[in-house]
Amino acid sequence: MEEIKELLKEKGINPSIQRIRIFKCLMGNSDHPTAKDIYKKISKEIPTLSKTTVYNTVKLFADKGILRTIKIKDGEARYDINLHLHPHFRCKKCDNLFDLKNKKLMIKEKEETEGHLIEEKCVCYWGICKNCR
Amino acid sequence: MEEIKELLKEKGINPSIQRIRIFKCLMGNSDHPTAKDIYKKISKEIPTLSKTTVYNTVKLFADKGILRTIKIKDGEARYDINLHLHPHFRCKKCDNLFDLKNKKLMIKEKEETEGHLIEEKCVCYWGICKNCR
DNA sequence: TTAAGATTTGGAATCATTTCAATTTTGAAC
DNA sequence: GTTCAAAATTGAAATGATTCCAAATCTTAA
Repeated sequence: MEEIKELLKEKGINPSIQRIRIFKCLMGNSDHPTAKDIYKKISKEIPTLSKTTVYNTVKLFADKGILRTIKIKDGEARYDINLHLHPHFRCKKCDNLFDLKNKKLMIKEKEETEGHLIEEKCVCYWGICKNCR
Repeated sequence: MEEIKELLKEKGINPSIQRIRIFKCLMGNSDHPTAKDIYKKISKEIPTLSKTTVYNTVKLFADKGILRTIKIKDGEARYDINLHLHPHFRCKKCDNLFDLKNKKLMIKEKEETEGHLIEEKCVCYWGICKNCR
């Protein structure tokens, strides 16, 4: 609790109750929650919590470099505080998001890795293009 | 024109006028159009064209394995008929989508590649997880 | 020519996310 | 401890890409 407070302060983030709780929620497990997941969980403890606060907070965290937003295919964004770059796998059935340990990034489509069956692979980059620089 | 017709037939797709034109639009250039781009362009020639037809058609093409849907970060999907797996780069300023030639996939964040400045990298997979298999 | 099936159409619905103005909370200065 | 401005939170409304759906149109084979 105090540690989270300090960590947020170090990153230049005012440690409000909502922000601390959201951070804690993201830290706790590696299930990469959606905004809705976070909202559901925390609004039990902070009944006045607003969805907008969840969105504001994850955006702030992303801007300050303490989380990554993961979007694979359609639907909701998922949030990951493990900043160490690693591949992600999303199940088309149960919709869960997994971290992949294999850092080689050479896994091919139609292959099996860490028990999962890969149907599609995507490597993408985001930044400033040669024309806009 | 006739070639496109044949190609679609081979893939088990009924070559309607709309489908042929949409395929042609995707073939023409490597600018990875959005559904809106396709709609704007083709509705000049087929004024009755509906946006739903564009969405139906790209979905059909994707199902039949003749195009890939590219989504990087937020906003609209972009469509690519180059099926050979290759990395994509999206510019956060002009929003254009580029193919990257470098197949090594080892480009790091904060690096420069083919003139573009990489700010974020994402490697993701989609399929059936070990629990759902 | 006709009927069945496939395709197209456009308006309405969906749904995650953003916007925005009002309210509440916080923290520094007095 | 009071006050005030700035920061944070809230919730209702807006946004916007995509999907749904039922009606209209087109195609094809008998």
